[in-house]
Amino acid sequence: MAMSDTLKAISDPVRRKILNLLKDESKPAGEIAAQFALTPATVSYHLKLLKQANLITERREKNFIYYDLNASVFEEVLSWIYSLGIGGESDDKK
Amino acid sequence: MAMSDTLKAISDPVRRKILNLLKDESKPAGEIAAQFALTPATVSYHLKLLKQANLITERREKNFIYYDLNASVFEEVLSWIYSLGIGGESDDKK
DNA sequence: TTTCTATTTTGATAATTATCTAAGTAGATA
DNA sequence: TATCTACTTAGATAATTATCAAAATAGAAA
Repeated sequence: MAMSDTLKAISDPVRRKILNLLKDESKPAGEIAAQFALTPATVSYHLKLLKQANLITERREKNFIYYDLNASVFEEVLSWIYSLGIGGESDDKK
Repeated sequence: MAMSDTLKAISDPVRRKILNLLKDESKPAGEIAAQFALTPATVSYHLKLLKQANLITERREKNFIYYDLNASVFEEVLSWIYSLGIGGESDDKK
């Protein structure tokens, strides 16, 4: 079920952008929400899904809630993709 | 838009299973459909989405329609995942 | 301890996606 | 050319997901 959660989480562009935002440093929810033309409530909903998929963790500081990227759950996805035989190996005739 | 299509396509377990089925050899639609407790129409719908995402190609032979895996489109997804910094690099303290 | 700030949760609605049945199509076979 | 086989497409419905506005919460600040 883990991989299904991961893939469902990253199938949405808003959630992918959130992950991109957290790539270099953690950010509070408000700062994340400010990057979208969506209400804080909606962004919070996306954060919840990402949290459930274990792609981010949260940490409270003052009354901000900081989110951190946890990219380690991608390992399973990578394994699956590689199991299908990737790398353009059938394309080396050029 | 390409990556969005790819990720949306593989976010569904039925479609991932189809890709798994095509991993080693191409198969006709009927044989694929037989692997699911779904109507041929529904499986055809999933095949259409995979085709649109360029994850499979089709080829007619007699009156069978064979589907082939095209895993090369995963390259973009892999790049994105790696750009987030993968490999459990923050986990090497064990 | 009241109020303010940052954010989440709830409840409702809209939008999208998956599924089915029935009808259509392309090509092989009789 | 009529029919059969292997599918797809269309149309309808159910299920899921994304969104918002309004209310709730947790902790900081006054």
